[in-house]
Amino acid sequence: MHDDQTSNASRREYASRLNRVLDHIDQHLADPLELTTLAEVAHFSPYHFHRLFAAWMGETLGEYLRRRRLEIAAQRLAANTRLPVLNVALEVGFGSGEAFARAFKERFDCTPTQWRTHARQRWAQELVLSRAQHRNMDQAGRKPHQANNATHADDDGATQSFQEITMNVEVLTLPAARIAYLRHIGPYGPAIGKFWSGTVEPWLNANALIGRITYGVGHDDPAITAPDKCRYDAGVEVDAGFTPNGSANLMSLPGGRYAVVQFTGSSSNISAAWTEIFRDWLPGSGMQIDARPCFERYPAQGAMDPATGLFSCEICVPVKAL
DNA sequence: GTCGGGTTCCGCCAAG
DNA sequence: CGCTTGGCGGAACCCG
Repeated sequence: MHDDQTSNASRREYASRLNRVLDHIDQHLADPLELTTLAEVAHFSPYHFHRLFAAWMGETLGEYLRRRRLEIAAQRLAANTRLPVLNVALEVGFGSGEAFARAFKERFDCTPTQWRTHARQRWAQELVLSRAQHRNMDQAGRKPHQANNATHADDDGATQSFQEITMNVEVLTLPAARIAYLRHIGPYGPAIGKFWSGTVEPWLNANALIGRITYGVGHDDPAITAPDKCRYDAGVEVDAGFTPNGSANLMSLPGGRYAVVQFTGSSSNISAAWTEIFRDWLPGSGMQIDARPCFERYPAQGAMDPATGLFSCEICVPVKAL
């Protein structure tokens, strides 16, 4: 039906414009993001924009802004223990430390400094789980990249150093990448694979973008953000003249220094690799995360083995010196 | 798409 | 001294 076609087209158009706003918010988090200016970014009137945003996101613009600021703050508090709480508050857009402390406790049921100690306790618990997963993967015949560093005899040594498991991490300077992306909002995990095969691959085919380097950009920390609100972008490198259609958007992955890990495995155990980097490698690396997004980089000829579900990619974490 | 009223929440002052 | 909590005026937000 013609109505369905125009309806779907307008829905994709709305998605594109609202996703641009989400990108703009994350890139200007420290600025005073007002309803009227964000409405201009989306090319909607303030009234219409507010209603559309609430219907699309399941939360009002004000609620989203506050949630985003608090989640980024929680991430930075745990990642950089030495940074004063007030600095974190100002960096994510709060005008005062008092307002930040109140909003933080309302959201996380603890004070910002308590969150730091809780985060360390969470990591200690996850360390036990991660070792169990390592044993399972090794038993399944996965090629151990650093098997000599983790002997199976002292698995229950909870007081061991976080450096016990060392990863093959390289710090590289990557060029900026211009990508077109489709966005998925929902839980990380199996749904991402279906998103690629059911939505992204047909879109790549339709736009003659097969055989290029692709990216998976996870904008949220699933340990902090509610699963149904986690954003994931499936992106592909495009030329300067490419103009996206439908719900696709353009985004520039910033260049600069990244911690890069070669990963081979399935979608079910790639999340363990991510937490391994943040928990085991990053604290002792002399580096810290900065505001750029984390992503997975898939080679142009990369293909997932349909039988085993195994694939290869590079896990890239933006870092800067402490 | 505009307007207004009730409410929430921010930012400043003060204290623990 | 840095962080957190409580009180309070006013601005921004939400929604009919």
